[in-house]
Amino acid sequence: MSKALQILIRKLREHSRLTVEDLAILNAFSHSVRELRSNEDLIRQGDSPDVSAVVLSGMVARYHLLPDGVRQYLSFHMAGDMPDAQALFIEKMDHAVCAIGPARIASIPHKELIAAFDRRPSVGFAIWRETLIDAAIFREAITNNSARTLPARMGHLFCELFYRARASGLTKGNTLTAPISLVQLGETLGMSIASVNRTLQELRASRMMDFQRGLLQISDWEGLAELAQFNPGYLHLKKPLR
Amino acid sequence: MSKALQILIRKLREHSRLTVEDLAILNAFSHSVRELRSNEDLIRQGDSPDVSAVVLSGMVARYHLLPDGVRQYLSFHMAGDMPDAQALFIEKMDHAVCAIGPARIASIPHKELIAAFDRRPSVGFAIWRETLIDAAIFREAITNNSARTLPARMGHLFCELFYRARASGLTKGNTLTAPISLVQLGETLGMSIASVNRTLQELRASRMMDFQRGLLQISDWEGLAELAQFNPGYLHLKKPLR
DNA sequence: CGGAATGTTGATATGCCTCAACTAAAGTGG
DNA sequence: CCACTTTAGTTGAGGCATATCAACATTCCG
Repeated sequence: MSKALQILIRKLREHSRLTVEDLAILNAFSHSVRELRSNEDLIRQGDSPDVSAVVLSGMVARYHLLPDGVRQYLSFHMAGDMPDAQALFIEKMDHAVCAIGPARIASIPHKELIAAFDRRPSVGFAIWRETLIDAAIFREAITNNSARTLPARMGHLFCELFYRARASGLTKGNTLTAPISLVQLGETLGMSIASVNRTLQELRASRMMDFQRGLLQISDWEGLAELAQFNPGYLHLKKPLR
Repeated sequence: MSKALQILIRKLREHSRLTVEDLAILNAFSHSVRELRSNEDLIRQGDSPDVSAVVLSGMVARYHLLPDGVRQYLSFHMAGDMPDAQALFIEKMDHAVCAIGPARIASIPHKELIAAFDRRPSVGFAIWRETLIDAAIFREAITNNSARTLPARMGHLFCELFYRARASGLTKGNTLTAPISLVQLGETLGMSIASVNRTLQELRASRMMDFQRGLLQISDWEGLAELAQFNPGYLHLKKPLR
């Protein structure tokens, strides 16, 4: 009973029903564990990986690298997430994945995953659903970065991170460790670092949340969710929290 | 041999290899055709559809409706696309889909689709890939709306629409019919209608493209792609065009 | 302990939004 | 088919939000 596969299974169960047979197949995946240092790339744009990663601990992010060197972060991932499930049925990575702070991942060969889908379609459906939730997160990011004010935009990102982390049992009370720098926050939300800083101070002053040195603390969830227009429906988790 | 299913099959073949057996299954789907009037909703946020749509003709778009009434378009879809494949493994729609100009769609019951995936996993993989390409399009939209100047942003959208349409044989020379209004363009790209208008004029003045009353014309593809940082890799089509 | 990375602050510039008034096109009914 | 209404597109003026730049403070890390 591998711990790495337990983490994956636990995650899939947040949104999918799995039978005993499904669990048997999932538990049989071979995999290798790898430690990543902060900022280390897991996959680069243009790669054609033949394994899929499962985050075991720490945080990992997808990003685009533009021809002019600009970086755009697309999404953040934590324990249980498969940040490159997208590559399963796609030849070449159109984005890269890197570690945000130190992280551990497990890699499962595509071959074994696809063989499992052939034998037990429901296992495939669970991971398919996982990729569909990712897509919903992307959609929300489009709206967030295009249609919301800076405080709402930032608040929404933190609400999402916190909500997802809590569903996976990764929060401690009203706090979450997320070693994201202000520069990265800017490159996620499409705002300058100066604005990131000032918006953060604004949110801090509102006494709804604080984020400092990688520690997120939400003291007024209702207030923040309201300000950020955060509605967790798009995360498609089986049981709503709170 | 239904024409509706032919359109779907043709689309899937742009990125996936299908065997004779796969084709047989795909061709056996029952479906009903529906005409949509411009602006008519196909699905609303919160719905739980039990059918999936395939666009037969015209254009259709996904969008978010925010609590304050603001609309954010997320992606545009044309013949062959399945704009709500996302709903296959997700309970409640987190976004809506509406017609952009008059459109025709075919609806296929989820039941039949899932039964097909059980019998022929490769059919499922093809549609899964379709949803993954959608996700790549969403990612690109995040970057587009967050990290590019207004002219690049707008140019990129038009490049993408044109490139995808051409892959499906929907373009005529260097023109494409896309009945999108300036307001909708603004609600897609996160810019005010005044800026949409002026940016459009700027692009027109550059003599690389024109867009007027729903007719897109690209006279300098290379130039526009360069300006817009358009690189079609993320669309994951089998054979690159041009 | 020293250097690099990260975060903070203020001053300035400007891109884009807002608002408002207007024009053109498309759709509708007599 | 024309008059009328509605919708879509255009333009200019003005102000504000946010980027940019630069200097400085702090924290991290070897």
